[in-house]
Amino acid sequence: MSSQYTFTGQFTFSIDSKNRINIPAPLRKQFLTKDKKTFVVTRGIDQCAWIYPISEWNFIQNELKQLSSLSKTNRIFLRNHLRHANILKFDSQGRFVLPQSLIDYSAIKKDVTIIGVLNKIEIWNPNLLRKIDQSDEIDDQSYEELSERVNI
Amino acid sequence: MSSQYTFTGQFTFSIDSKNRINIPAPLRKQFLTKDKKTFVVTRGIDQCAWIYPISEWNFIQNELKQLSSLSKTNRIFLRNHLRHANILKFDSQGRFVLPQSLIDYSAIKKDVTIIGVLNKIEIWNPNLLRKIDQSDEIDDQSYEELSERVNI
DNA sequence: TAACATAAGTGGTTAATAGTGGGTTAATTT
DNA sequence: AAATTAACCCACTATTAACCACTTATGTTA
Repeated sequence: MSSQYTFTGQFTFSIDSKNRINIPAPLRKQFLTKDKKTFVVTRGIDQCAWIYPISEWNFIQNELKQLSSLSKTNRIFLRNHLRHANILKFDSQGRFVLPQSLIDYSAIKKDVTIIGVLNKIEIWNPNLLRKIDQSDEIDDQSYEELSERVNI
Repeated sequence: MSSQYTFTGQFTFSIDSKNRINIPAPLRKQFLTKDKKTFVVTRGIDQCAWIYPISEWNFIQNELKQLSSLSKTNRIFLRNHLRHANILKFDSQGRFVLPQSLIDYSAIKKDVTIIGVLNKIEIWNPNLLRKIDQSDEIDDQSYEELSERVNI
């Protein structure tokens, strides 16, 4: 079964004095009632926070269970992915408080850029995202490889 | 499954003070009822905005879902493709508001040229389109290559 | 071809929603 | 018990979306 979520778009909001972040309405409205406003925030692979609706997260967890802990890479990957995962809900105004550890990890100050990336939502420090945007150009070779797998 | 849309033609309209653009009636009338006036606007590869009817976009999205976020190339590619994608509907007069980020990207001022290109619609600054028109001539060699793939 | 009818493009107003800020009370933690 | 954190509530403002209205085309019919 593939994802039921298709987040897209980019939004720039601010984090308030109580470390609350508003989930943009277009993304929030996609949340299925079965998920009961519940989601998981965790470390992204890049320097940002990732948000998965809880049903997505459960799906990912099942994938992760396939990985044997005999492999060192697997152990490290699993540890880093799971130990920073927080299960949260957003409040009646559609906000949630971002845990301090993730604020630190993502180097978030006042403003945050929130982007939809299919089955997850990413929370960025706008400056970091801009930097990545410029430095992480995809080289032609990679595009060639991609083109063999995705036809768009 | 191939596209159900075959947009053609060129139209010059204006964008109003509230950043609304009218979709030309001949294009709008092609929209299938199942798409419920819903579409996606995103960055074109050239300096313009692209519009896909939602069913067309879903097709693209399903391709993108095949890509794992464990690959760095994939992450960059997905992020940059999805974050500029806005899901919109046109209003009862057949208009939609073009997001500011896309107005900036396409350098749109007062007038816009709207052209149909098979399964998508392109929104241009008329001056840019004219400039590209002159500079981006297709050379004979490229035409030869094209001829081997498309029979028209 | 003139008159009419319909549709298309454009403009503005109003009402609803979204984003943000803060306060109060309940629950934890130290 | 004090202090911190979390849940809940209320409120203000700006933006957005829905609605209404007018003008210019387009096309049809007498």
